[in-house]
Amino acid sequence: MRPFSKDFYLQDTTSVARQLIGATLVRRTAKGVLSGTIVETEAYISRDPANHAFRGKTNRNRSMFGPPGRAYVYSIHRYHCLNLVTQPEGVAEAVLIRSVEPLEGISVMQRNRKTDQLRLLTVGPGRLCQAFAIDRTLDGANLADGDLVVLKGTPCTEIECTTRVGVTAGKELPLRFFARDCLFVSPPRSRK
DNA sequence: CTACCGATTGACT
DNA sequence: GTCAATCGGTAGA
Repeated sequence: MRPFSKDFYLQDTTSVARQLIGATLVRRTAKGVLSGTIVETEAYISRDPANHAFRGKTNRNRSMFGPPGRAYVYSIHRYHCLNLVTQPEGVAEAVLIRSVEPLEGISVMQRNRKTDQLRLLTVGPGRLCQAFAIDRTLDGANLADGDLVVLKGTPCTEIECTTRVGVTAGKELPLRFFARDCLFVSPPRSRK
């Protein structure tokens, strides 16, 4: 499998969010390689009050304004969340990775998360970052090579679309995508 | 400097 | 279903 091209991340952000279902997230750490299949994403677009960049550039969201195909990692409460930056430099849009299905390195993920329950390992944006040891040091990382990589997988054909989870603004926008009938998708598993 | 708050999670009724 | 722990980012004085 190969990483996505820069052009992939220049497509419409909702389209990128949809196409990322089925892709593979790979994290290389000192303890070994961790990987999983992306099964749930959310798009954050320009005219979107839930977007961290809605009110302009700050130190925290700067990588959203940078080139496409990089990571935007932010912290919330005591967790981190991983986004993939889309659109040309200067346009702040991104795709939040909400859940993956574990592939490699499950024992390391279990140690990182302090649980052996498979579903609690990587379901939810904060949990998956903890399992994959993703924090602000990976903010701005190039997703085509390095310690955090996104590879083309087998595109998923059974994709559902709903409103996003947890947002207080822009809650009516249908910008959440997930693999139908997948067990590794966070709670609001259906609805339109 | 202080005050407020969330793209979350885990514990609990 | 409800609720609060917890903390960096942000805005405002």
